[in-house]
Amino acid sequence: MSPLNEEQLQHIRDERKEQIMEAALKIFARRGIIGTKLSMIAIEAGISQGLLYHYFKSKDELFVILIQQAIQESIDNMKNIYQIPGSPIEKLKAITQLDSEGQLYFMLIHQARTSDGVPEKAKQLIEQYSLESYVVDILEPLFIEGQKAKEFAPGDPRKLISSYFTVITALMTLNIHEDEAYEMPEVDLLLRIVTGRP
Amino acid sequence: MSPLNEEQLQHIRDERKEQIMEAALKIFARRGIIGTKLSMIAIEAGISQGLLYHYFKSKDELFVILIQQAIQESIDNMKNIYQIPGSPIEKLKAITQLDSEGQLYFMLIHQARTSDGVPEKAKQLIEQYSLESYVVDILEPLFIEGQKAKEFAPGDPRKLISSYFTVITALMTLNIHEDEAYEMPEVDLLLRIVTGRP
Amino acid sequence: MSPLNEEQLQHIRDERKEQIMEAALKIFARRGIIGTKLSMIAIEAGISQGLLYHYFKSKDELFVILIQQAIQESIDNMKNIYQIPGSPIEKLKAITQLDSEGQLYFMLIHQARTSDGVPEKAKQLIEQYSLESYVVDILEPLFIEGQKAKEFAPGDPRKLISSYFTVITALMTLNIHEDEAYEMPEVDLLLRIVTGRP
Amino acid sequence: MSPLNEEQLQHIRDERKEQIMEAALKIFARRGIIGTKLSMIAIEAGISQGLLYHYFKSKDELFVILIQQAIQESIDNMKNIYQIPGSPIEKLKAITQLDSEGQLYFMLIHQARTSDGVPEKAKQLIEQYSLESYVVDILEPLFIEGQKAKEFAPGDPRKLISSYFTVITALMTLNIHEDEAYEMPEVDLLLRIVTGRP
DNA sequence: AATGAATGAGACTTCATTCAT
DNA sequence: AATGAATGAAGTCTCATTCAT
Repeated sequence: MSPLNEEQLQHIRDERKEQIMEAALKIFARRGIIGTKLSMIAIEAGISQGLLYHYFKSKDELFVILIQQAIQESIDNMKNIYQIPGSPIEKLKAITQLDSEGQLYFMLIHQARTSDGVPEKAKQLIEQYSLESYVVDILEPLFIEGQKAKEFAPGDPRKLISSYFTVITALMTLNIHEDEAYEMPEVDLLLRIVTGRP
Repeated sequence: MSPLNEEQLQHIRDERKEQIMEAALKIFARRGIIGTKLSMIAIEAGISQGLLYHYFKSKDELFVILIQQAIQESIDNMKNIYQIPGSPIEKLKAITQLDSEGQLYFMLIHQARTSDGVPEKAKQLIEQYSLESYVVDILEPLFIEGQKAKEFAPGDPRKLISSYFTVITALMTLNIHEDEAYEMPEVDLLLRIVTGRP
Repeated sequence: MSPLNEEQLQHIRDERKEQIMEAALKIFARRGIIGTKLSMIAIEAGISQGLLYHYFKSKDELFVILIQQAIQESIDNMKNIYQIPGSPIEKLKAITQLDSEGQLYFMLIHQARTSDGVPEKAKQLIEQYSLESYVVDILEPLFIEGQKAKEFAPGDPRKLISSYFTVITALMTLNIHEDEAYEMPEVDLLLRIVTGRP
Repeated sequence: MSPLNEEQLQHIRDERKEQIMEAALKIFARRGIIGTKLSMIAIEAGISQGLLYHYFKSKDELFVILIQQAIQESIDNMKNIYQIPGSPIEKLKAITQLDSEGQLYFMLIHQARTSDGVPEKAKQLIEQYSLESYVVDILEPLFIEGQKAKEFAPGDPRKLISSYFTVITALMTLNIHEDEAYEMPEVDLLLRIVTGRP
């Protein structure tokens, strides 16, 4: 019956919060904010609906926090590209193949961008984070390097980057539903957009 | 005895029905069936909510009818490819650029495939219509011809078709939201997937 | 193209009105005021819904008018008993077997008495017309005569009358639904209540 | 960890459910399924409309469950007749006088038999339970015994039973409305139908 | 007079959120 | 902290009534 000390309590709290956010991410990413019922999140997290409100003020707040995390993750992920060994093509190939958490984050952002009922706050956050301001800026040096090495096709590198990532984003959006009707193209096929070679 | 003759009435009914379906298509395509409230359709169509029920039995029925139309439209569109003049590349280019109604139909089908709350009937219809059974079958001769003429890259033509159309479909999904954050790739860039050349 | 004269018009109006009331009686009697949709009456009468409102201000008004007619009809019917030839038992037997219109009226009054959504006006009319004030008063002489002739069992004649007609009314209520689950008793069985003999 | 233990919760749930069913029975029996608004049940039960849906999936489900209960109760009640002490007449007298809950159940079944908007499931249940298959079968031995003892009038016992119970059922239907316009006959008067004696 | 399209209030139902324990 | 019962606002659907022709 010894009461837990402050530190232990905080630990439990953090764990619960993490547990809820993980569950919420999974479901929000697939179903969007409107299609997601709090009861689904509660079940997925293995807790009661009521408890959600001890940790998050509302469905909207929970969604916004996840968006923040998703954006941060995505930026970090993108920045890591220069740590990956190999040629520009190999670097690009690596970043094209996201891990499963990364895909969920990507999907969540897509949902927030394209669905209704998205909290204003989330929209603002996403507007700040855009291909233009992050991805393109970060990857421009890589593409210029690739073009110099004749690995990449010539042309405006910024436009090439945004075109390529638009395709990647779009495919992730489809992929998230694991719909067998769509044949996911292999990476090499996609890279043709950038390299201009089979 | 009748104040409006049958012909006039039929005209009003057809017009109203068309008007409702057009409004519904716009909104369903963007927001999905759950995200679409009947009040939205009513406002977009410029009528009262109640009137919707003179023309359609339910929200679900309206959705299903639109899906049927969308599928029919898409198949017809695809079949027309052989009427288009020019080389295989030019034919493919033409079909890649859908008109705006075509895009809405495409998007609607995507919504039905990936969202919740979709009527069982709609799911069945969509299952019958899939890339595999329609698009791939229809386009295979074109791709084989393109490969013979060395216009298209070598490899399994069926796989190439489905990969290419997965990309196209995915891009439409994004494009429908007219989100400026995404740079829509130009057709020539996308064709590189098929041709393997810049 | 000669316009109809006033008299002819009035004739058409009366006929239409009669037609509507007949249809309404049929349906109100079986389904009650709540269970009856105006569209049902319109279809049964073979006219449009809108036309109902040229002849009756509202569903409620139509119902009230029918109730008035039903009450009048019932009273008239009851008063006729003394015109029927034969002994008291034979007179009673005759009145127990209503014609089909009479049954509908009876049922309508029952509906009005026992259902909800009945217009206040209809309730008032019915309260005035009750077994006590009409049926019992009218039939008392007949029953006294019957008891004197030893055809009827002894006891308070007013109580005997109301008990007997409560049973008759109740049976009509059932009978109107033509439910095969219920075996309608033959008149002779029912008369035992009054005569006390098999 | 749970603030209320399972037993307490189950108690609350059972109580609430009972409370709702009791309220619903009262109102459905008098007003039928169409005439009953959920708001009425909610008010009668002293709860919110929304809570109804924690305990029952729909208005229809609630109705069907009550019908099941009503049928079960009625059958049980009928079977108990042989436990009642006394002569056949006394047994029949006892069963003729239902308690108030029994009357509500009877009325509910009547509503289901004669009204519109009754769920298909409820109709099926009722079809299985009919005078013929239950009441008549159960009571036949009693009536034969009564006829042998010269307590009951001669004639086909099955027909006598169904006639008698048609009258009883019809009277309950009226009685449920507690309409003072109808004088409820005393049991002895009704028994004349069976005994043929005053 | 007659029609049937059109409206809007009200009913059933869902679900985010609050509350008692 | 934790639960699940409880609430109420909002969405879908029905139908009496009105309106344009």
